[in-house]
Amino acid sequence: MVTITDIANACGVSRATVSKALNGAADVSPETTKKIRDTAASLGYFPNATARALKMGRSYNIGVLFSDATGGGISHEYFSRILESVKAEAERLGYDITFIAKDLGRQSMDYYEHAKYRSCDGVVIASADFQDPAIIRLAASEIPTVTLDYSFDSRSSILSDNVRGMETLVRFVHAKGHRKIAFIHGENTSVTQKRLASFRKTCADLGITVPAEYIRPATYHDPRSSGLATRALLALPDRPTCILYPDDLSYLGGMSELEKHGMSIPKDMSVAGYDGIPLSQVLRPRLTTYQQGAEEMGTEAARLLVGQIEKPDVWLPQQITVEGRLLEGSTVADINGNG
Amino acid sequence: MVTITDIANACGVSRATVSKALNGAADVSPETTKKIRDTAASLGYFPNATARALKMGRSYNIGVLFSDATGGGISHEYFSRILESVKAEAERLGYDITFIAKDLGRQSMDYYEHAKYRSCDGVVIASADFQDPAIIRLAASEIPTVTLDYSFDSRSSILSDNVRGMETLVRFVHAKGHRKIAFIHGENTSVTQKRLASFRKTCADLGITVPAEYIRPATYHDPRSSGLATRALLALPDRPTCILYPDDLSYLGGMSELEKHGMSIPKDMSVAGYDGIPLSQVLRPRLTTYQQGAEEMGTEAARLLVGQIEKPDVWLPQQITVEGRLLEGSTVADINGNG
DNA sequence: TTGTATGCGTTATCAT
DNA sequence: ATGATAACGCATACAA
Repeated sequence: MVTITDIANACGVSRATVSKALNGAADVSPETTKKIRDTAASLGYFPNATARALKMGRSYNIGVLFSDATGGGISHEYFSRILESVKAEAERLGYDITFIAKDLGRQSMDYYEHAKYRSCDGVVIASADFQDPAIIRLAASEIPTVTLDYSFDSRSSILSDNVRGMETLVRFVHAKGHRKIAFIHGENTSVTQKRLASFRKTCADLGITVPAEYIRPATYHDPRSSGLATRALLALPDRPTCILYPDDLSYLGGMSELEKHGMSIPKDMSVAGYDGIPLSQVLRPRLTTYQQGAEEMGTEAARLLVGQIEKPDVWLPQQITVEGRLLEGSTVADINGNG
Repeated sequence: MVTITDIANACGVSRATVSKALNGAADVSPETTKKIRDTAASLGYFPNATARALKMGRSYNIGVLFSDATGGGISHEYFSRILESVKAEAERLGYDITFIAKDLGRQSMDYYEHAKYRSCDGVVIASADFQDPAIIRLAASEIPTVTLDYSFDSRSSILSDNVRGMETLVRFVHAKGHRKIAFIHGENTSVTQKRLASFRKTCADLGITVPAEYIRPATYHDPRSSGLATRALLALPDRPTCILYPDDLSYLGGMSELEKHGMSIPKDMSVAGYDGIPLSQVLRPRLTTYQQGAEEMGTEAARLLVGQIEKPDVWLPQQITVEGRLLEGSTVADINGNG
């Protein structure tokens, strides 16, 4: 490994001068600077991030936290898109990314300890159980954090606009003439609560009364559980005309259940998803769904975190809401004529 | 931050003793060891990975390389499953994961430089253009590497068994009575070459002659291009009875194309995919496909890399082939009766 | 059994 | 404009 000492020897100057020249200090003559930089390049010198981090107390490394336990694993489309965009933006800003986990090897450590252990300059909490004391400890620590889809007090967060997303969907379905709208929702999280509240409020605003049995619980990203919920809805004496699913993947469970009943989409039942994953748009009929702005969320998360890291004095906690957009698809029938 | 110096002061011993006690050295009395460990715990001490890495020349950090440019991005099911399992196994072994990229901030560096910059103990090359000089440089360097789905000379690699996978599929289809089998393949990579070779060989072994026009190029993970290839196959005077797709996602493009032609699967056309992503098994009819052992590949990659890092003296380059399994599905019709 | 001294590669302070 | 020196936190060879 070539170090500044090697360059110093090659140029016949001190290590201090090399360091300064490389970092563009003003108090080094242009000639020596050039000479030093040239030999650094010719020697193939690269700084050692480890040594630099130790000295400066800044690692240019940000932690990313995915708690697989909550089903928000990396391999879900929505989260992997976020990860990809966080990574891209962080790298653009000169930061590397390290995963933060519980329990590294035989060391048992919590998230905060792990982040400190790796000297992370900040952490993006991408998916987690926000009731977990370990998450709360991290978010309450001196380490800059940005959370996604959840807000801690006095901390920055990026929020997918679940309220508007659900409202948009309901209004779209309503405009197509539907008045009997069912909603299969995911497990109880703050995201679910927002969607549920928005569903209820929008329906109320539109003058729709929603029977309790039209609202059914299921599990995110689990086609099977949504399939069962669908079956229950179909068993009702007064069936809905449209079913909203917790997410696009869950819709697939509903889809096959509907097919089992010999029902065709959207002729016999209208449906809509949530997420707008690529798959939803290659299905036929193309799924009506709300596409969350995952890329933008990741980008903003990285940007916000780095801002806080680099300018802590002027930093203020921010909640950024990222809007998505409706993908109209063709799974919602227009029943205005025969309403 | 609490350091060994704090513990040393608290215990009235030297930092060296603390370091030894914490690392379980034999030459420190049980009592002092206990005392030191207790106060370390009560003070909330955690080692500083940065300082340790600088001192020991070991970072306990492994790089993971995904080159998004080649379409092998993190957000593809197959790769995100690999990433997830590499991460899990690495963490189990006490290693953290950092992404390796080209160009960090305004620094332009190649993969090798990036890995050195972060003092990675090793790198898992998960998806990349293996012709890229930067990749070749990394794989030829002194840094331990493990590649996935590609083998460099004298380096370890984990290979999905593409030869067997394709053979299994073809034999399955053949057993169902099909003799006119078309293959839509992905862009030209070593994986594609293996599948193509295996397709040709298996067909030859089974006494099937494959017309040149039954083999069509497309792009991995791109339903549109496979849709076009499907259309071309349907335009042939002598249509195949079964189409093999480059991957499950690509099948969706074929699926909608077949539907456009009013053809039903598998009555009018049999099909099979490759990958075995969860989606393929919630589709109706359930897709016949070959599931690659992504989790096992990731796990083995991490294990192999750490083995090489920790026991370089007894290390030998290894090629581990991970078998997948056939998911039978029901998209291949049995046409033995009316053959 | 414990402590002292040194260095990993870098940056920063203060002399010169 | 340049250099000597110290320090970041830790581990280790060696001295006591």
